[in-house]
Amino acid sequence: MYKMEIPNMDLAQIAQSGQCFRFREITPADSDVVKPSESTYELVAFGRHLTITQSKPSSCLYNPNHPSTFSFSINKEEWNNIFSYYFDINTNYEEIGKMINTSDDDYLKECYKYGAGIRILRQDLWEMIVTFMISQNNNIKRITNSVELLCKACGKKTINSSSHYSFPRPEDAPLEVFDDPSMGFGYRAEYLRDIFDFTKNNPEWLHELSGMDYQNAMASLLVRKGIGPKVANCICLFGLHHIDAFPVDTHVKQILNMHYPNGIDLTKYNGAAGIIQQYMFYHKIHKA
DNA sequence: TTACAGGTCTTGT
DNA sequence: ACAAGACCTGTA
Repeated sequence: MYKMEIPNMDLAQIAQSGQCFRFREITPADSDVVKPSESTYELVAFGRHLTITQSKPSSCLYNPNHPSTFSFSINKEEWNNIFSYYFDINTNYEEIGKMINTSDDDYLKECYKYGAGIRILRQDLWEMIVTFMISQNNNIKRITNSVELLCKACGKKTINSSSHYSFPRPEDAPLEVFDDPSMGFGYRAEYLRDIFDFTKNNPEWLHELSGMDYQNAMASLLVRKGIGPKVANCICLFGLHHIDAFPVDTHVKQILNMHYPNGIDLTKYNGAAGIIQQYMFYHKIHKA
């Protein structure tokens, strides 16, 4: 167990910001011991199952000036070596908040105030490629279900829990799994079969991608069948941490039409476009 | 019942 | 180059 205070971090906001599909709240079986000031989340990453307890209500009214305390089901070494990276601890989100709050964009200020606990996780590239291919023209519940089925069917047991499965590597998934309608992939199954097959036969591709800049990574992703501009931008943002990437989906399209009828100038946010997109997206999805 | 889900591909102009 | 239509399927 490792405990620490982290600014600009809220588990509920991260879990519901749409960047991850295996990060969810868990409610203890004994509901009598649930404290209203705590919330517990679980996730699987880097082959490990992790639970995290945040010592405050997972409220919408997150105040970055009062950081929460987090208890991780890992030791200090695992935090330092693995999960501090995953939670993007070296990015200064307070600085981005200052940039927003000193701008003249009142709408964006409102979004930041509402979702200041969002961080862009540094998730696994391959997992992002597959999950965001599944996400196209789909709903969260069904996406989550398909991802979990895929992990159970083809993933390996996590190194610290026999009841949780890591995300399957390209070589872990027999191509027949994409013929199984019960996986819920729908028409995306053939895209998934292609990308698993291609990546298994071109194992250097993922490593090459991770060495590319944003433009080249986009180009290398867009030639794969089933990856269009939106999914490619999500992969760049969430899988490669190119924070210049600005995925435009139906919601962001509506935001841009509503609040930026003359277009949005992303250059003034100085390499933080993707983070700003997350604040806007979360605000639109969850603000009543 | 019809429309919608964090889109993309194909086809027709 | 650009605009429709089609596309699996669970949910409301």
